[in-house]
Amino acid sequence: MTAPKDTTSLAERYDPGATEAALYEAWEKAGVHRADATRSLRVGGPKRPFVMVIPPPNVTAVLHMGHGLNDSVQDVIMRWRRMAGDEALWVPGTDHAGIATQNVVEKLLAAEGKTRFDVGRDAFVERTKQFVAETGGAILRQLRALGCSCDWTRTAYTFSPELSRAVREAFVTLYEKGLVYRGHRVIHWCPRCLTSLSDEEAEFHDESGMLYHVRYPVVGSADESIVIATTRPETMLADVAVAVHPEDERYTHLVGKRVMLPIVNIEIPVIADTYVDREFGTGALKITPAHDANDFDVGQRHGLASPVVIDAEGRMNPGPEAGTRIPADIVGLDRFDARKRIAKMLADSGALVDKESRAHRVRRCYRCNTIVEPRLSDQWFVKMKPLAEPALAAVRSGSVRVLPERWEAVYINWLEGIRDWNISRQIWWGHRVPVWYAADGTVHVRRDDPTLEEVQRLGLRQDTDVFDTWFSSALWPLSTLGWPDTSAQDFRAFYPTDVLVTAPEILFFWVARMMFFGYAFAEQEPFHTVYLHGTVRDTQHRKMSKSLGNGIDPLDVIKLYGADALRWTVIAGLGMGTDVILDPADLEKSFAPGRNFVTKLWNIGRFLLQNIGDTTPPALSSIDTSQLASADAWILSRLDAAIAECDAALGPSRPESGAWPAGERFRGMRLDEYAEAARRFAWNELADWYVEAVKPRLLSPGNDGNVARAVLLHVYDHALRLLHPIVPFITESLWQKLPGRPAGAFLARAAWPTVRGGWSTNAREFERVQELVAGIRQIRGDYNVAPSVPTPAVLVGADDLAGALEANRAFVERMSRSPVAVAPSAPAGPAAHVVLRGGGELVLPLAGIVDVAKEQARVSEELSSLEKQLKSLEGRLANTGFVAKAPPAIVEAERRKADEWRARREQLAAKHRALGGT
RNA sequence: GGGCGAAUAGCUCAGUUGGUUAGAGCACCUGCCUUACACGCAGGGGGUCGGGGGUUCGAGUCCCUCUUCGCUCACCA
Repeated sequence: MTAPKDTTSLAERYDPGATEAALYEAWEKAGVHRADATRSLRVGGPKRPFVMVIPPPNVTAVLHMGHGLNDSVQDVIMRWRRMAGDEALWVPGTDHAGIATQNVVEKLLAAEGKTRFDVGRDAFVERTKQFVAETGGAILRQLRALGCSCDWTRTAYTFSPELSRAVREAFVTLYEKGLVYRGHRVIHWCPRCLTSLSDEEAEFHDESGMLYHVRYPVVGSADESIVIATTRPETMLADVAVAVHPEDERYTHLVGKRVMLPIVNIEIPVIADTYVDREFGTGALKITPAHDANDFDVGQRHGLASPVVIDAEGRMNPGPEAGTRIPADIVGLDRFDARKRIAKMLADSGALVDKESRAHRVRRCYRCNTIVEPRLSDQWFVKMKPLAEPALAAVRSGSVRVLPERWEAVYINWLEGIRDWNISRQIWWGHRVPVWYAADGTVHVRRDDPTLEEVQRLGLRQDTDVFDTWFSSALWPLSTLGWPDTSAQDFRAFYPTDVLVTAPEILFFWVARMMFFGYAFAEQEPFHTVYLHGTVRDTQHRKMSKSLGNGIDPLDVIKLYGADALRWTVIAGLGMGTDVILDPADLEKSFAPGRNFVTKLWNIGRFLLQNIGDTTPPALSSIDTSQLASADAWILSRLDAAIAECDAALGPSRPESGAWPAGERFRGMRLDEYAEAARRFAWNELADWYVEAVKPRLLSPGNDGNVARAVLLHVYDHALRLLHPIVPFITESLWQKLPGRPAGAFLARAAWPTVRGGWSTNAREFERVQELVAGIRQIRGDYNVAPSVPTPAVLVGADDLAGALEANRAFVERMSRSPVAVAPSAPAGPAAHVVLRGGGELVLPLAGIVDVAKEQARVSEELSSLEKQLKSLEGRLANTGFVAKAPPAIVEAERRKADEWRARREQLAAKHRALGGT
């Protein structure tokens, strides 16, 4: 009986479920992810700060694959920079999500048969607060399951007292600078949420609708009339004019006259305005100032009234200036029912000339999908043009870059045409607008709440509106670091931040506005890099969503495959700016590759621990390079290559001189390339070749075994380092078990590998050995040689390999399952030949192994294929244009290749003859 | 309607300033339980680079055009 396994051995299978949560706890307990402001170079510390702020998920949110992707990307970058020696800070937090959260609580109330108006504002806000306190932030716990290395001691919330102070400071400062104003105009209104929306929150949807052509008779003329076209006939009740283009000859004689508004039966003027497009429809346009933003502008220009006929809930009810415009049987009707009714009335009266189906665009509420209604109201607006200027200049000059590159154009395009931002919302959940109206009509905009005494003395009433939730999100990089207290240690140590990672959907909602506020309040860009990743979609390329039921729950994936597998899949599959396609119906297909890779790492670890045990091998630095076997030199040089590739793929972490130089601007952040380079090293080089090469040496006592152990430990350790940012759990867990780890050391804080160099000469020998093995395997595969049949291969004309073969014979024969001999010339009889790239030939006699006729056919085929290619190559070389114009190095390479192919042709021809061919 | 992007193996994607016989992962086929790993090992098949035209000694790569998708902005009622 052998002794029981020692403590250094690993279980047969890695169990992520049993490992991940405990490991995360250990990280958190040790403060591995905590940033220390005093260590920042900006406040005299030793380390360069590297900071990211999380796109705050809605406080009511639960983790979905979109977060899985977004937060995995951020964590990869954070862990990389932390290992690379930066003082790394990742600020987590949540967004109070005004309308979204209010809608959730309203639904809860609805289940009790109540509306928010039944409970009243204060009680409703109280209830929402309580709801958030009880259920909010679940997603923050879920981020831990993903492995996110956030600094939880700095968790922020957009509606916390601290951040609310920032919101108020921001608004008042903008007000003082004249950048915020109260405007009376037509805005987007959601009749279900009962609030205004910004332009961005009212999303376009292509839909089909009816275009109604309605005749408006000219007053005082028996036969003349103007026909207008509208998709929204219900709004005609609020028409105040018909507009035509001033140079439209069809109508010039009617300008100044009056037409009769059907149904309402009042007279309205015909006016001329260049806004009207002569080419569209009949060239005449009805003007409804209260229910169309453009008509409102026209009305303003012409001094027209703005009667209101649709109320806040989208019903036909008279508002200001409406008088008796709404027929009695229409009053109180929903706007869409009214549309049908009015269409019928127009048809009955003969005023309806025509109606046609038409594709048009309808704006819907981004929160509840209700068709928004243009509505005349008083709102707070932020003047965007002056704020946008520095944000535009920043991207143009390269002090801020947007990846992928094409989004920069989109960003610039939007900022150039930017319009003022409606920031007030008529909901209850959010930061109350800090404006008080006094009895005497004065307006008080203030940072602090008025005292009770002031309220009574001045008769103050606070504005009932709250801010757009994006107004507070726009302050996120500032407010989470302590602004408006610019002397706050975090603010001085960590602002501006570095990289902002998010989805393109919120480029305008959020990213651009953070830029505006960064410059407006801190005179500095909030980050130097905006990385926009793709969207998680299903195999039909539909966005994953709850309503479509095509989602994947990341927690299910974590439970079944582990967080590392999930992270691996999204990172390895994430090309720059491309979408991540996952199959909700087949988790195995999507996540098995990640799990398999994790298992591979685990098994290399098992092998290593079984062979090294708990005796710490000598440090690599203590070993003279002359003692390294060729396999050692090779794997060490491959490690250097892998490090260089990973670094190149990850790219520059920051611009070194304020702005991105042209050559670096769009470099880096190729996370998929980084993942692939690290995977290839660990799997295809370390596991497939080095581990095999090192096996016999580990068993043999003496110095060489120790060298092998030292190298194996070194390269495995560094493979784990390279992979840690992507698969943090498995790598940390294995790294902890390696011999020689000081107590309390964490891979999460270990140094990122650097290229060391100096191994190459010896490494070449091992590459030749690999060629040899591959050659024999290929032949055995080609001829389907059974494992039990030996194939004694002969090496011809490769003197340099003779020595290498002697040094690695056991390895070569085990890997290729074939004895190998060195001979000065090829043996007689039928044989398979493999030309070695590094020179020489591998010859494998086939007598008794394979059908000679078959081999003859194979050689014949290879010969003709080679001749075809050679002919094309020789044609090119005979082309005077090519020889004269192509770069000499390329011509020379082609000539050498042609020589090689001719030699190969001779070999093949000789072989063909030897096999009895003609 | 304006702007931008994409179309390469069955799928998801690479392919650097034009230059070897266009690559990878997954899937597929064949053979292997080789003492870390069958969640594995070895080998293999598969692409007229969306269609057409042009520039060039040479085009997946540059230009024009068509088709099909996607993103984004927009005040044609």
